[in-house]
Amino acid sequence: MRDKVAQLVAEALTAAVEADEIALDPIPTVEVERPRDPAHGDWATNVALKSAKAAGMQPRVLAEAIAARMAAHPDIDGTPEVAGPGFINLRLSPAALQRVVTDVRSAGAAFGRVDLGGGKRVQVEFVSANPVGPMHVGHGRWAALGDSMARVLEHAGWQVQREFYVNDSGVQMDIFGASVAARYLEACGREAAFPEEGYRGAYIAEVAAEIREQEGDALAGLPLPELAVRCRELGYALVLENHLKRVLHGMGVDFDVWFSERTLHAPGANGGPSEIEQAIARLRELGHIFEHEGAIWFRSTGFGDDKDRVLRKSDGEYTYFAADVAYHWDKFDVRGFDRVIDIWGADHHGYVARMKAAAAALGHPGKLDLVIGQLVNLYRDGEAVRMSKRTGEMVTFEELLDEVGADAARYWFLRRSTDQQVDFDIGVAKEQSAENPVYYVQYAHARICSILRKAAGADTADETVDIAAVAPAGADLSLLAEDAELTLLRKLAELSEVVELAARDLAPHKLTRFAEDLAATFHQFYTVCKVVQPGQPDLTAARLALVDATRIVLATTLGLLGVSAPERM
RNA sequence: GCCUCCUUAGCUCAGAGGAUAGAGCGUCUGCCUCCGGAGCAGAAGGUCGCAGGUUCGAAUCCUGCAGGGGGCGCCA
Repeated sequence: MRDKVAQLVAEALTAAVEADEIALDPIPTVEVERPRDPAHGDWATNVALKSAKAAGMQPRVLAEAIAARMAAHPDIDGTPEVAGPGFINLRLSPAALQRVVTDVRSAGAAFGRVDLGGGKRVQVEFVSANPVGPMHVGHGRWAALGDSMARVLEHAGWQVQREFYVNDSGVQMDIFGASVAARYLEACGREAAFPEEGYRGAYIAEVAAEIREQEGDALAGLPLPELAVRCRELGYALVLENHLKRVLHGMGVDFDVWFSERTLHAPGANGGPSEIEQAIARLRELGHIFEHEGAIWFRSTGFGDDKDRVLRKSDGEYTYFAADVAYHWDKFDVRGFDRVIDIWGADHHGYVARMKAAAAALGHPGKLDLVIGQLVNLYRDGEAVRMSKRTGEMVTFEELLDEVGADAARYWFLRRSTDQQVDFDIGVAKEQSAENPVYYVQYAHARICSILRKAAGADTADETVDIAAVAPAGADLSLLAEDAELTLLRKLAELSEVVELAARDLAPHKLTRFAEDLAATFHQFYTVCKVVQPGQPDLTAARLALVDATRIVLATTLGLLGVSAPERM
């Protein structure tokens, strides 16, 4: 619709230029926008304001000249109006709005799709927690964010892959193994010195207990270093399979690929170079590597970083950054993604410049987006909940999910823009349902389903009805002429624009905004327009179709957020 | 020291270079013989942190300053 309107204006502008009424060369691109104030119509263009200087005309005079050349069109109501400093305002005809009902109902869940991605492959990598303990609340936010972003990108025409990078290499894994080993020995009733730097959280003991359940006391006789390795590997598998995958799945987040950091360190096929070595070799080939004081450096300052970065330390160890470079080399050069989006916690923002530099150096400038997810501050009834991984005093994300539910948790995380810290009050998210917007939106959906059940002749709310089949096709939609009905139609039509913006800005929170707007618009319609009216079958049919279209758009929007759309609540 | 995010109504926050800056909560006033009141309508509430700049037009872009959150210095 937006493009169609812009084109109509552009044609008028061209016609006016050709008739020598306006002197403009080149003819500018016409952009239309939605006016903030509905009194200014459905679409407005500022082309006259922008071009006034080049044309040597007063903005309003120029706008009048364009408006006068606008051809009549069945989708446009009346004549364009010139307003304010020189805007041209256009109003959609009721027929164009009423058609939205048919569009929505025939497209179903595909309504609102746009083609920004052109089918190109994008990878979204998110959560990527160390497999050494339970997910914390921040991980939960990034899970909601990444998954919703993936859903939005799919709706915007991208081919999306969700990936979890498992940091299963490095000293934190060894510390984890030693900590679990100590707890395991304790569980077997053996003397065990707890490692000084060990993880003290209660979950370590739980992991150890699970291992003991699997293996009995059989491991207790192993030499300590060997036991630590066994515990590391067994504990890793438990955390990954029984915790991370289970919790994420429980909130509706399923990854396509779990990428192990170890594969980057491992020798290649036939004992060839590891991916880290290959990636460094590639950078060397491209001339971005130098050696200094026994270390191998990447000249990241050539790509906007503020200092050069070490890839291999003088002791021969590769840095964490080297693995990250290899990982992204794998994403771009091995797996060939057209675009990669990484969601990192705010504690990693210092790595943005060097990572972007690495992607650019490898020949993929502009293909890497780094989204920094800000932290979550947890409160319970107004009081801050303190958390520390080392002392083990923390609320895990799983506990939060159990307490407030996946829908409320996801919605609450997504409601804030990504670069805002979230203050999450468990009490508010769970108890004060009137204050909780997720229920407001879900309630609108449930209410529609209730209307449809009623229309289908169900006597009680418990009766099962095929909701989608209630509203008949072929209703006379021209009966939808009340202000509240037209306003609702306008809102439904906005979905594709919201998807476009959310995809472009990687900002799912725009969808929560829209969901709340749409729910409010529906509730307003509901109080003004009675849907089921036995004496007026034609009007009832038209309104049922409208209500059904609203149901579809609400469900689709909630679906993009990963939140359920309940038929009753 | 450097980086980064934030600063908009009493509170929590939206805001796509445009027209009279919006929503929710809170406060106040109304609306159920009627499809779900987890709802609706109305009122009050603002020097968009401060100062410059760019622009026909700035909450929005640029620079500086102030205040607050988080982070960084061949650690993982």
